[in-house]
Amino acid sequence: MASIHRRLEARYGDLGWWPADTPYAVMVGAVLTQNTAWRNVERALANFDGPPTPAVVRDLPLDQLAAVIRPAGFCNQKAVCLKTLTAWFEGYGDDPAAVRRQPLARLRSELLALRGIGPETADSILLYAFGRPSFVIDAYTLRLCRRHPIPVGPGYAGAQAHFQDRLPRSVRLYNNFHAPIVINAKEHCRKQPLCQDCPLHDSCRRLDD
DNA sequence: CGCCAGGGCCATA
DNA sequence: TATGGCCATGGC
Repeated sequence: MASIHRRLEARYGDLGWWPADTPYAVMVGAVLTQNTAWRNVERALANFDGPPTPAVVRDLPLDQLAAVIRPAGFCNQKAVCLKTLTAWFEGYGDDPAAVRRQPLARLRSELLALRGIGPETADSILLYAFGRPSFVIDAYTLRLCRRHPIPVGPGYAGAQAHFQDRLPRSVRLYNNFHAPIVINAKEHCRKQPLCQDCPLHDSCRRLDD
């Protein structure tokens, strides 16, 4: 596992990364990208006037909000989710610093209680919007674990525990571990893998999904 | 045309 | 607890 991280960093550099500006925009992007190509998320985000704000999302009628985010797919579900997520954020006065003051476990359970927010979206928001050490497990990470011998436990919790039990509890490290996995998955480790020039080439078992 | 994309919810057994 | 259908759209 450490070797995989080292090789990814050697190739892709020290990425501290999420393609959005404000913490709130990160939250919105985390919802919109659920089972959706990031390109379509960008189209949806472009339909806002600048980066999305809590006030805009709160004030838009539900059907109009769904129309705005339509390019991201699942727009009806995601519109409802954005409404509830925005209400949650407004409970902290739209203030990222106020959110960060809360214990991590409390924030995570609050997010998971919201309709449409599952473990991956919650952890993405915690890590990338609020800088909390919650390791993100996504389809890319699970594929990596399958194609290389990384024997993580079952389910989301098993995989997350595997990494969190073995890594220092560092936001920077979690960030720098997950981000290159995403880049590598898009460039090489797709469902139909493009193994040419992949930095993880030699330890990969090249299993299909 | 079919498959895929940084999930999550729900019904079923 | 584990699996499958469903949600919607755009790129290839």
